[in-house]
Amino acid sequence: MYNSRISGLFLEIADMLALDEKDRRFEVLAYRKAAQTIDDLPGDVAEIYRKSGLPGLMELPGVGKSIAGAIKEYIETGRMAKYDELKKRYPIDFRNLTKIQGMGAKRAYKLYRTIGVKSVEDLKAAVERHRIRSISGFGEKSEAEIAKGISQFESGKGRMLIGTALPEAEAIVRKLEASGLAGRIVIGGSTRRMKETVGDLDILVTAERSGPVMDFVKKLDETERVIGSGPTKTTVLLKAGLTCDIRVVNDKSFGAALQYFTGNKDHNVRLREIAIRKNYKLNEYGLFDGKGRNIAGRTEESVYKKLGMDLMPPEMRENRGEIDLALSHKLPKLVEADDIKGDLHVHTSHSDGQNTILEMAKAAQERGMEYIGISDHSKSERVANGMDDRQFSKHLDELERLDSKAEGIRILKSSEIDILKDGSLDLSDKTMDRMDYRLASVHMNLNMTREEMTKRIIKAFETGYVDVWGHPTDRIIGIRPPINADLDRIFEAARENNVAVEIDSLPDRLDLNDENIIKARSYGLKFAIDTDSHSTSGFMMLRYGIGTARRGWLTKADVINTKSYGQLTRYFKR
DNA sequence: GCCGTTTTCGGCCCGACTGTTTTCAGTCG
Repeated sequence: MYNSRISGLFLEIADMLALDEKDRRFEVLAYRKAAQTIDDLPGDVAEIYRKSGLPGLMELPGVGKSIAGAIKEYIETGRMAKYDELKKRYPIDFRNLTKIQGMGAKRAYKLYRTIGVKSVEDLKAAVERHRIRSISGFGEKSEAEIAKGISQFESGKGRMLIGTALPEAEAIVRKLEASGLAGRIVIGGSTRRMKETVGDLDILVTAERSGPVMDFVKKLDETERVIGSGPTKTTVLLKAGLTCDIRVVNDKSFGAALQYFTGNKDHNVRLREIAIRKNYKLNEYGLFDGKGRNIAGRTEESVYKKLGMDLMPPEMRENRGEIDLALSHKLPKLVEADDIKGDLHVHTSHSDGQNTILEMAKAAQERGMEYIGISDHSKSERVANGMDDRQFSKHLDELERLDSKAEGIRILKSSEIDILKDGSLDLSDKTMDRMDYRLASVHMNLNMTREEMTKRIIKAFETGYVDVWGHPTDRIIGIRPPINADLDRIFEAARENNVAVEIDSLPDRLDLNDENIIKARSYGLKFAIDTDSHSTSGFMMLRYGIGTARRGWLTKADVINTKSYGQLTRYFKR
């Protein structure tokens, strides 16, 4: 995978260009934008080059002739002349140094010129010997700030799972609500967009007086220390390890501010460009006409409307084409949590779950579900107490008995069947024939070659027994990379064999992810949004799967477990 | 360096906070 290496080089090039005496702001911007584009690619940039050459690269947004040339050069030679040349002039580890809070390229360069700091280790040594404070432009406070930044950097706390970040933000919102100091309190930022990981929290508040709100936040139990504080914005580091920005705005600006602090950067840039074209100006305080009069801003809807757009869900605001849809009034109606009629991936005490079948069914029913698919593990999952054919025979009897007994909820017979190393399934046809549907997942032998893994999964689909492909890429965010397989070929095979793909709601899985959902949907595939619950509390995770599905622009019609019990069983029998 | 329903040249998003300044540069989002 070349993406992160190449985007890293571009970011460093941007940093180094920014140090030039000449004003090269826009060149810097161009490299940053290209880096972002490459970082966001769902596949390998080298793959694009191999398939479509330079023209293919130049189709990427922000990539023109010269940057495409640099990408090609790096893929073919492993070097990038422009980078090497700049690096000779600036032999500094910008990549890591600029990850430290308060350190940008310019400060890093100044420290290099004055006291020869090249790396984070050098910087740490300089801080310890108090050599920073005497440099002009720096002082004791800067030195202390950098010291904190270094320890933060070393603790390695980067982005946090949405499943950790959202509850953290909600806890703060609840406290603010109870304080009575604020009017409206809303979570913004990537948390509101339900991105799988979150770098920091943004909480937007309306209040008559901001001072008391800021004081309240600084003194919260959750607050480790205060990073900065002014009349409109306070930044605190939370004990949970991420920073939290609290912004106070007045009611008139609330919608504009919420819009501003929700859209990702590219989305917001495009919105402002559209505003400029209409001779307006858009900022977090509102939308203003040529004479500086406020023409919108109280609600998000008013801002989008004045720009000629429909209001779109936060999960879509990533500049992936949603703006054009909003302009042409063609936004899709995205799937919602209430649309989900049942969960098709549930474990019980019959394999590695903690609760009985009935307990799980009851919990699902309490959450308004119409049916539940019990999908305990097959025999190869020994650590998870997987069952063999003989055990399944009794288990399926039991499921039938409970289904006829249970009131208010239907119980579907299934299993999470292992896709074995050779692509065969872990249970006999006879056992699988008795089930209402079959969920199949890869759990073991994850380190196969791309070709082997691709064939393995396609072969499983071709048995004709797979109805849902469970947690498709097997990634664990921050721990285990996705399997190496050709998803295009697999999606093709899924379509041929009527296999729906799962969106597993576990916060460290969220698998498929948003990008791959978009890809799978382009193949015409259907989806199942499941919780992979191992206890009754597991159903709480559904919202993360829903958020991910919405980030992939899925509608109710794309998701099979929005169907009623009758529709779904007919769908599986077809 | 990139890009085009104003344009192949002349633009390129915008504001808050901090520290060290005495009017602002650097960083961040």
